[in-house]
Amino acid sequence: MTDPTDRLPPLNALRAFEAAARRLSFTQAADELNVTPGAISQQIRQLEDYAGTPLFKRTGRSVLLTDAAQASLPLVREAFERISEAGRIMQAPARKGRVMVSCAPSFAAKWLAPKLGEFHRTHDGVEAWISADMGLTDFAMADADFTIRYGRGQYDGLKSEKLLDETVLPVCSPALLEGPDAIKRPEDLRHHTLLHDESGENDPSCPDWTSWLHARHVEDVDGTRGPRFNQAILVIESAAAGRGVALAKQAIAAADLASGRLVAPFADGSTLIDFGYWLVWPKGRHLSPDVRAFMKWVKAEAANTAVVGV
Amino acid sequence: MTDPTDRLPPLNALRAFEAAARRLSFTQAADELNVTPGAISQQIRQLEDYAGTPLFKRTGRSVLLTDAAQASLPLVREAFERISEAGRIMQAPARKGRVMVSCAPSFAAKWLAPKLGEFHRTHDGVEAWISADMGLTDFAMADADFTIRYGRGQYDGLKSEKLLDETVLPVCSPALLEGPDAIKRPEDLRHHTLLHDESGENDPSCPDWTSWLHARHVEDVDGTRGPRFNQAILVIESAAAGRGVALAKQAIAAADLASGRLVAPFADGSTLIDFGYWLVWPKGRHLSPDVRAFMKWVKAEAANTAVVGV
DNA sequence: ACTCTTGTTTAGTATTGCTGATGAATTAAA
DNA sequence: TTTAATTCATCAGCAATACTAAACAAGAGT
Repeated sequence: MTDPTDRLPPLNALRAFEAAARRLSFTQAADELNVTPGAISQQIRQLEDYAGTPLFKRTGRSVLLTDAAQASLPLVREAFERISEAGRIMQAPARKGRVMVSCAPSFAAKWLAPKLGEFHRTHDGVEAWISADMGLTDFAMADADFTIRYGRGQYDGLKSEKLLDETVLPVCSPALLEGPDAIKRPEDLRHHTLLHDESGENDPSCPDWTSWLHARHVEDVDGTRGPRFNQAILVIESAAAGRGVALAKQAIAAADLASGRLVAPFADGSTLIDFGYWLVWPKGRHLSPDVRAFMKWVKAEAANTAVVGV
Repeated sequence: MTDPTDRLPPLNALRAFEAAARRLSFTQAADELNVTPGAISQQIRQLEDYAGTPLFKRTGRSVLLTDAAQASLPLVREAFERISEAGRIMQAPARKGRVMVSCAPSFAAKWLAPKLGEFHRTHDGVEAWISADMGLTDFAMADADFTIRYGRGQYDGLKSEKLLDETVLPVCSPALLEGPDAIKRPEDLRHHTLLHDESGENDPSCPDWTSWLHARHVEDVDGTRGPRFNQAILVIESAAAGRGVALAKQAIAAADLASGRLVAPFADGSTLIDFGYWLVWPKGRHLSPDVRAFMKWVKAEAANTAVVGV
């Protein structure tokens, strides 16, 4: 009875059911599972035969859940969550000594990757695999032990822990501080190209050039002109190349500021924003000792840079 | 990540794994799943390929769980419990108006079945399916909404509720109360066949003829002679046929005592025993309104007979 | 050493699952 | 209203998976 000897529903059909129920679409479910819609249709029908009752109301265009489906779905979901987690645990011995992190691309390149050597030095026998993923689709996460995300830290069924705050400030190549158009005060920006970082677009607290200039009562500089980039690292690299002045994320720029490849022309230019960097992982996930060690190390590094950097 | 898009382990292989892990035997797992041991072996190997690590330590004779298996097993179990329950819920609409009860055979025949007409009369549109099962294997339970078990009411992962106490007392055909060997006192039993019920064998509190006679200081009657039956109902029917005097379970004999087909020759003959009848069902199980109604009715009936019967 | 039990392996077979084409039903646009 | 697009259903054929049967290997018990 509690025993799986029970006439269990066909397991693979349950996968199709779960996907179709989540998406409310056979086509999308098919897409997700990399099969044709026909396959989904057949699997669902098989499950309906088992149930003895329909699970979806077919309304021509889209598809709705019946009560039976509605009622059983949460349990099916929980079951798959556990199976997924069980799978990871089984694989744990094979993954020993390996920490896999999915990370926002710019942060991975400019903050995390440069520090990895240090981690490897202090944690012998543990290697870190970094995967720079944009969308942070479930898929990208699938193989990672945890992710580092840029955002507000509130995620659906996930646990998260603040890693680092982010601030925004103007940066440019040191070359721009010299010569006839040397940047001394905000007004001097009128002679230079403004580089725009649109990667923080959905953060209302993140200033763009227009609002930054406005806050400093600089009226005669058009804050809208200049090229736009959808990745923080692109703005940084453009600025470092001397292309212009970027309103850049501190965490991403920090290494280049420290090395002198970039400079911050204004003393009071930086603004703390709402978004930050977060360690994120699924709620029920078992974190191995190696993973915990890596997390601890990252947090320590973050605490360091937070003091030194700003 | 929480998403089943994760590279899930092969689901059918998980079933084999769960069974093999529970039994610590591929052969028994094969038996349970109605396949050959070879099939189990292959499924396990497939899962080990997925895990990248062995799940069993093969020690020639038997098999042991590795750490990876040990660690993931609880989650796999929980997953299957949920899947099993989800399956039932899916089937609920198809089962509407039907309550399936698995019941100890004698109790089913002599106590439950005769009262079912009354239930059907008062609960229109709900039909009860009774399955009389001995072993109460998980398999028998598989399709039942709940079971009625005879025992002490303590079951592994199951919930239970006391239905009825049981008492044991001598009964016989009314014919034996007449004639030259009429039974008036315990001593008179010497002239009659003693019928033995061995169905309560593993209940130490349940008296047999020897202990019953001993308690009444009847020394010259051999309590060991006479036929033995492994089912309460067989003893009752033998007694009703005039074969002899049975030390019978009250609940099973009650209807025949009420109708006069059986009589209790001694006023003080009955002994309350530890075992009783219990409603039992799996912990996480969702009980439908129909099932709840049936349970309520059975308990009411039990409360009735408890008063009238003893 | 012999036997019994249990897991493994392999080739062949059965079952299950998927595709790709076609059809029907519904919605949205022309 | 027609037309086009989208979505699910169905079916025959093919592919992948799961299972069997039989022969093998390796303890454990006699």
